Amino acid sequence: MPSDNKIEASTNEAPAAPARKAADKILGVARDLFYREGIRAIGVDEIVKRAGVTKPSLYRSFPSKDELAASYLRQYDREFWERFDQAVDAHPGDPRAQIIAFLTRVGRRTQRPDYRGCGMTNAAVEYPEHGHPARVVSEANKQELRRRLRAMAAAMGAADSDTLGDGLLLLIEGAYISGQLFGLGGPAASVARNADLLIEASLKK
Amino acid sequence: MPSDNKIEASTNEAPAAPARKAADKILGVARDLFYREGIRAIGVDEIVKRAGVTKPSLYRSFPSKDELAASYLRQYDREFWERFDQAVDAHPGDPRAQIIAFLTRVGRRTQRPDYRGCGMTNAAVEYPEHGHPARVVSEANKQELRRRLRAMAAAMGAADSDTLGDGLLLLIEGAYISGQLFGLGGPAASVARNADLLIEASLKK
DNA sequence: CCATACATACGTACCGGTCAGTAACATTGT
DNA sequence: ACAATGTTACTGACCGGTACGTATGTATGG
Repeated sequence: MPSDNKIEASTNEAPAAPARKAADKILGVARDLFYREGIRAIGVDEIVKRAGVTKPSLYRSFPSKDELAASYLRQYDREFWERFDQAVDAHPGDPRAQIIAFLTRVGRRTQRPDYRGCGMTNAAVEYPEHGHPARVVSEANKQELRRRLRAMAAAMGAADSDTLGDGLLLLIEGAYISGQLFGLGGPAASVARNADLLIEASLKK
Repeated sequence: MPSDNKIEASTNEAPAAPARKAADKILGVARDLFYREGIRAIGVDEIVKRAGVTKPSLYRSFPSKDELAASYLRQYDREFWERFDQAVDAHPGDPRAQIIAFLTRVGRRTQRPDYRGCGMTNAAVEYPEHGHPARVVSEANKQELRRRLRAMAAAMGAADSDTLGDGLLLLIEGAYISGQLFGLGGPAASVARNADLLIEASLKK
């Protein structure tokens, strides 16, 4: 939140130039490695090596590895809400259909062979310490997700909307984890169907 | 599974003796630190220091840190099934009550201030690489849990028992993760209620 | 038109500390 | 005696992070 790691050039030309700045390359490689292998498992040396840059370049753009991880998660957060809002926008005024659309996509993503769960969730597991830069981003994302799910449950007319919203969150987090634990054919594939059942039960009476 | 790291003494005397063997002290400390801080976050030096032993003692009882982590998880696995079977035994012949009893306890545990999720799940997140000793133990535990949940769902008479069993697993994993993400007052507190709703919806029709 | 000056971006080489793991030997208790 | 443990010191690799010098483009002043 405090600092942007990339300053856009004032002379905006060459819009599709492949010659990215060092910070971009670093963040791109870090994003890939952090997600696939875990943040603690990847050293800065490997990041700069794969990005084709040197270590001082990393520390000129990012104050620390922890902050680089936080930057990765902030980008993850933006892309997450893009996907979420896509599902919401596809069914205006129908929160139940919005949820199911989102969970159908989640269920499909969890069945991909390279699926490694939610970057946010994984980071929180890797860094249990309160106040860690990476954890702060993750917790904020999850708090907001909970808020929106509860609001959508209320919009559906659920009697106990907070319980339904929390139940949906449990199913989502369960899908993230089960997706990476079981791989193809795992329980995560049924997340949309189970969410639909849970909604059905929560709306009746 | 292949090797026991502790050989029980043949001369079984002094049942409550506090003078534990080095391997026991190491495993006890490792269990505590691995669970609270994460396996990757804890070095062997810190383990031996806190256990009051020396590094060669660790490597005389455990072939590697990875195997020590696997031993910790095997112990975790045993204690997990003890808790699970306690809930099962409390309600013989009533799988629905068994599940709810287990989840009520899970929901309560997730609200403890030092709750750090499921050691199995966390280890799988920390070690995505297939075949890692710690991951092997975790995956076996989760596979067995899935098998039992599906069997219990079938015993309840659910039409689509596999989906219900998987839905319960998603809720459980979601509770583990949410418990450590949100802390007190988080969504995990509602896991038993949501499971009951999901079961209700799955049995109707 | 050219030289100086400056900011930006990058590389080489290095820091002290910690990582998992081991060799060789001394000490203890039974 | 013997088996378990402790002691000390060490390895090579890697950790996150930095001091310091260098290239390059651009803007300005003469």
